Amino acid sequence: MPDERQTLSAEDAIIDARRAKAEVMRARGENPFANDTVPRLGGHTGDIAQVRATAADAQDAAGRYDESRVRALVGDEVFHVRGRVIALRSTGGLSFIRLRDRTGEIQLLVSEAALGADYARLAEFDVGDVLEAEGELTASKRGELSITPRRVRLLTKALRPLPEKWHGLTDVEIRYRQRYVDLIANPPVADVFRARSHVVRATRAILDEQGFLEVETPTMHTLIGGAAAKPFLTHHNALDMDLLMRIAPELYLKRLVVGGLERVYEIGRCYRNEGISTRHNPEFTILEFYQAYATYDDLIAFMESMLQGIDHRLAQAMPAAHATWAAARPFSLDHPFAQVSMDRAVVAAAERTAIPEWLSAVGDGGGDALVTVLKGSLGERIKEWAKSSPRAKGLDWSNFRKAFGKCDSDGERLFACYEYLAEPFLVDDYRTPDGKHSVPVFIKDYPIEVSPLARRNDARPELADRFEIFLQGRELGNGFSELNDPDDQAGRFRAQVERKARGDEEAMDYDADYIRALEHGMPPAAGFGMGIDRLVMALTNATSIRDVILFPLLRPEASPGKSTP
RNA sequence: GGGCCGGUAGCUCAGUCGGUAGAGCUGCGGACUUUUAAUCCGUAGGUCCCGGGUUCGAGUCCCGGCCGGCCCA
Repeated sequence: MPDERQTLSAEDAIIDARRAKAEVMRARGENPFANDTVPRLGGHTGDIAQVRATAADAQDAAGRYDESRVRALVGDEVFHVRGRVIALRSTGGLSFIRLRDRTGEIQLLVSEAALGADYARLAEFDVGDVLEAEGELTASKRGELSITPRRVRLLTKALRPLPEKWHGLTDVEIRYRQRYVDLIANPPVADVFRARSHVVRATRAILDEQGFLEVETPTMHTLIGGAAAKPFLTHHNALDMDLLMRIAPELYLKRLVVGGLERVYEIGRCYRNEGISTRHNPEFTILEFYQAYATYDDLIAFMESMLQGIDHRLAQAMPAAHATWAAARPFSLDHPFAQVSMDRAVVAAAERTAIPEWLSAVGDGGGDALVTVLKGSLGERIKEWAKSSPRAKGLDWSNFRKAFGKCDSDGERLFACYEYLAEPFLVDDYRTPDGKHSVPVFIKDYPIEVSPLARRNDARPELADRFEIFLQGRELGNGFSELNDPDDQAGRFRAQVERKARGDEEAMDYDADYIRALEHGMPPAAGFGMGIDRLVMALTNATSIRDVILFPLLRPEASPGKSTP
């Protein structure tokens, strides 16, 4: 039967043609999906970067190589490399193949003279194929370091074509759904994920050096706690039991502090059943660590040095890529980080709005006095207040009013003031001395009502010994001295349960076992949690969390792939 | 959840007022022993996201849906 398909799409035609090439190879007794890749001419197998390093001294100031210098340096040494074809050009009896492995790229300068009859096999190679090649090093006339293979062999036939060479792949949907193509077509993408690995490695190294123990705690929970978020629900069949995917590891890690492990950390996945945005993926990676006998002030100092340390280690691991990222950063990690209490941040923000009544209120009584003024007249005065200054005009008054109105306590009201009056302007208000970069800001001393797991301040019981760190205006992490009074904690859980009963889907459950653990005595401790994804975003200038997650959650596509054998 | 924008060849994109579906790259055939987005000659390739409507006629206008992006919540 002839092929009944009336029309063949361009893609199908390409796939068919490449399959046919694989069949030709099979007919010759060769395997188009081979894995017996070994040197046959006495060459030594190496990464492309190793091969390049061998000839590094034959390079001139402009980075060009000269054939005689290459020869003088490496002689007749034979090299064996493997990699993917990313460019393929022929000028007739001479062909140029650009090969890439995980360490770099090198050109194969393939001549009919060196390969003889096998030269015709080049017609079976396509961009995207994986090859092995074995031969001596040389330089092309244009000064490019090259291998002149006496043997070149296809290892893996790529049936599908790669995106075109000029523009590459830019369609973000294909980039996220087919990350394997994105990684091949867009080398900077691979750098971001290398950076992510280095960031995690540096984080581990810094904590390990301080005597922290890495642990793994359950990701399937029976109660929700440790953060304010909606959980995912799942089910265990054998136990016929609903389970919740964790929103935070916090309460398990603190149980370990009770158990005497004293310094523990976990880097792991958490799940929050919330909207998807450029800053939110339903699953994300969190770092949490807990240190006995430390206070939140100790952790503020530690986090400053830790973030600088992570960035320095990233710079050492990937100097070129890091230089590019660092040059484009709107923030600086190399200047002292700012520290300000939430109350002072609200006062400073109120002063900058230049609203006369706010000025006189915060002048006398700080943030509390501002809250009192707002309780009296926020609703009626917005129109007038908004005219006071450009900054006042730029405030999100309607949402501020809504959030403020929902608050049950002055502590929550102060927090609302912070969120709407101060937080949007952190990037403007806290900058390096030359004004060119924002600096990270620690906001300290949160109202107790919004901090259900943090220790109450000894001098001011309405406050918690808690901080959050903001990098370029975005929340990066959250830390506090831990609440270790079991009775206080039980009361805070009860308040959470009440909120849940009133419809707060993000409130925590009462965790009786955690209270029992605290009743055994948790040493004074402080802990910190940070989103790894957001840190990697900041360090690599990514604008979307999807750019630092290899396979971000997307709706399923209608029909993946169309090719059939 | 709301607003705005987008979906046309494998990829990157044009497509005017509603009137035969276009380009470049890629692919395929050919030439070429120093290319770098090679060049030159020839050539193929389409569910215009899906469904409905208006119309003599829809990639284009209208309605609904799907998928994605950005902003807001």
